[in-house]
Amino acid sequence: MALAHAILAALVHQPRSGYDLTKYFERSIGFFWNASHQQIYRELAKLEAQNWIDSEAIAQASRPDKKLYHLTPLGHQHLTQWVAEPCEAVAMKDDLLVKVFVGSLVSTSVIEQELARHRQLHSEKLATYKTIQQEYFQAPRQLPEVDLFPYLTLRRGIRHEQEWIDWCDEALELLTKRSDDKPV
Amino acid sequence: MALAHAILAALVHQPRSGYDLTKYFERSIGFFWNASHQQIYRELAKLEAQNWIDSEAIAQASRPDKKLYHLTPLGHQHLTQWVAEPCEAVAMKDDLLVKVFVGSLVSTSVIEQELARHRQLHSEKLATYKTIQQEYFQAPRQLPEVDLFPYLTLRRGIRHEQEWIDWCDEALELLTKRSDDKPV
DNA sequence: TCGCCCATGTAATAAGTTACATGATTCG
DNA sequence: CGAATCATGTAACTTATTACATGGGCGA
Repeated sequence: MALAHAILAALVHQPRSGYDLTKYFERSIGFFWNASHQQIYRELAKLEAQNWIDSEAIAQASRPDKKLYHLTPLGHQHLTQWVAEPCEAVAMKDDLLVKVFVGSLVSTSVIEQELARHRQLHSEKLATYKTIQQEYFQAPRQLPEVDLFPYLTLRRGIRHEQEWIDWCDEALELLTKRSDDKPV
Repeated sequence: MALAHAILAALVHQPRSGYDLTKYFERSIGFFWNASHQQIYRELAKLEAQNWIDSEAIAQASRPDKKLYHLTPLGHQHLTQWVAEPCEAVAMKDDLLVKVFVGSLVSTSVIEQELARHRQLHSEKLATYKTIQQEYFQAPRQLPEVDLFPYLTLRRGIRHEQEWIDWCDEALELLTKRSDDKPV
């Protein structure tokens, strides 16, 4: 159900094609709910069958035709209802932490390298988010409500990536101190 | 594949039954990789078929018999290999953020209440983690390597919950300021 | 001319959730 | 006497991932 709602959410302010949605799920909403194009097309078919969205065929010259999907009043209603429902806190699910948990199985340097690599990945993501923040959200207190909510999700992304980086630093420091004590 | 490896990781230092594993996935490893008992039993059957684990029937008086699963040398080898492999950063996937993203569809107080509730959930989890930290990991720099790695995962849990709380506070502050400006 | 962008899908497999199913013991 | 704990599973269903499939236009 959750992907369905994420798609409806992506259609609230404008119609989009499957392709557009796929792109949108690589930025924006995709920062906290990702989906592949295969999933999206399948879900769009279901949503249309339920009449939560409808589609409009757009013929294009020098490009494949596309189907623009719109939220129907029914879809809008279901989405609104869902937003108002309480939800559970999601559990973390992270490969890297499982690996770190049994990190003693391999040489410490293997874990150190992996932590350094992830630190890099997260700082790149952080940089992306900060760029978006500077470009679109300069004065958060003056934002109209419609934009304030997406801003909050961006803030969560920024905090999340920062938290990752800080943890990697803490972990690397502890591991490095240790390998200094007992050199290989 | 990931659940399989999480189970192998849970069996590294001691054999466990399906039931034990289920409990273990409610604490410890479960803090960053959760699984239901149904999933666990299914996966155990697969792992045993592959000879990555083997089982020993334990007859018990006044309790149902149980099967204790041990990691085989083959399983140990596969786990070690997997730990040494690099992995991708996992994407966030969070219902609440989708809801916040389109929070303008509902009354601000609905979102505020939900944020307050989640703040509460996360501070409870944080308290749990901090208790574990105090009980088992008082002097991290003196920890033997085998315990240092689990300690690092606990630190991640603590930072993660703290980050959640901080974000909830930031979001609530911004929303509250706003609803003060324009009372309903 | 090679690869990327646009554009949409199907099929097979893997993973996860929900519901169903059983049954003894122990504690309040 | 009822609820929780111990203990193990099957079945149905929903979601997600990976691989396969097609094909024109456009820029380097």
